[in-house]
Amino acid sequence: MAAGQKKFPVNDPSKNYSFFQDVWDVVRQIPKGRVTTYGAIARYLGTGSSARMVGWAMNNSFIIKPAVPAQRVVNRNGMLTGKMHFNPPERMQQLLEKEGMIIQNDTIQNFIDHFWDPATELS
DNA sequence: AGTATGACTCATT
DNA sequence: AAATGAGCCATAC
Repeated sequence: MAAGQKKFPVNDPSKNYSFFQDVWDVVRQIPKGRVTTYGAIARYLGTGSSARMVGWAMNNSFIIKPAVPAQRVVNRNGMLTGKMHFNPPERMQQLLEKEGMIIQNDTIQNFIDHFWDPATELS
């Protein structure tokens, strides 16, 4: 990893660290046209975290700035499980299509080709 | 303070 | 291959 670019802090049980902040920081690193999964983020932040909490962080991501590209986070099948939480729900798919994804039946086509794993990309 | 609830995932049946 | 159960842990009530 390049100098000055530090690895995102993992959860530290000894202090009250903001898990959400970690998640948002990672999500903001997702390059345009790429996507990742809840589980990948959870694993990157430490197995102590669960994918459910990543979803929770996304739910709260709408109220923070800078904005978090929550549309780039889908479940491990490339399915837009969180689209109903967007405003309006169609927005998630529209944003992804605008970034070059092809989506059918709420599922990103060729998902594996667009997958971005923070564990390997950020290391 | 205990229970319920997720934008999830994995192992087992 | 589809359904089920369990683990996950921070909020909400």
